[in-house]
Amino acid sequence: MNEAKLLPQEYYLSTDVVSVAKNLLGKHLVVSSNGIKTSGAIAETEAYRAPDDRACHAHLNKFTKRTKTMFEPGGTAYIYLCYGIHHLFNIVTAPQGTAHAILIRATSPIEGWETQQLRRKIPKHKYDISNGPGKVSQALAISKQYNGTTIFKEDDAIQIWDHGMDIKPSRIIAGPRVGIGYARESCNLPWRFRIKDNPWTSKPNHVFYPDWPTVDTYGNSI
DNA sequence: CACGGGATCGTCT
DNA sequence: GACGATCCCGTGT
Repeated sequence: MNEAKLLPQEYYLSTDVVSVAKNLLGKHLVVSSNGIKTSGAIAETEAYRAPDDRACHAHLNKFTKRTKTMFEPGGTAYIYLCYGIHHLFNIVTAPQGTAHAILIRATSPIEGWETQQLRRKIPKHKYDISNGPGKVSQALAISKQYNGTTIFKEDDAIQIWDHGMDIKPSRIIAGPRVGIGYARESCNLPWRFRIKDNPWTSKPNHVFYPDWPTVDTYGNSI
């Protein structure tokens, strides 16, 4: 097995946000908050790309107090409040001035299962521990306090680690993004990616898994 | 399981 | 003053 590697800033400077969104599948999202470390393997992502993408907050490079984080250099956390309740975590990509970002929509728990279950207030062995963007943030204790912080330095609270477990293209399912019906001609772009047969991704995928799975994000027995 | 509505507040018009 | 890149719970089938 390869040695785990903290993704460097160069990884996030790509101008191909759609490819990076796919490549992030299987990487580990690691959060250290108040001395407690929890992590999950990324199972579902969505790409957002200014200026052309109408679903992107920075459509037409709209620059506001909220969107200014998206214009930061790749490797910055973009976290905003959704529906007044949910803190959604995104990773900014591309060089400074280009507002691209990737929404992390689902993770499968790796480190700190118990902690994640407690934060989510759910019993053990439930898929909805982190199969949605708001749930991911609740399980991993991500909140707006980290908006604008970097995610590639050794002591950053939020990091992405590569464990050398790339997801084969044949195991990546692409589809339209969720909840952006208002985005008109952008609403059908297949920029949502999830790992095939992974029960921790958001609906409708998980309904096919009534039982606790016997394989992990990578297809290995657990 | 499908559907509908309420929660709740920062952001932008 | 309106509206979300959502979630949860209740209802009905």
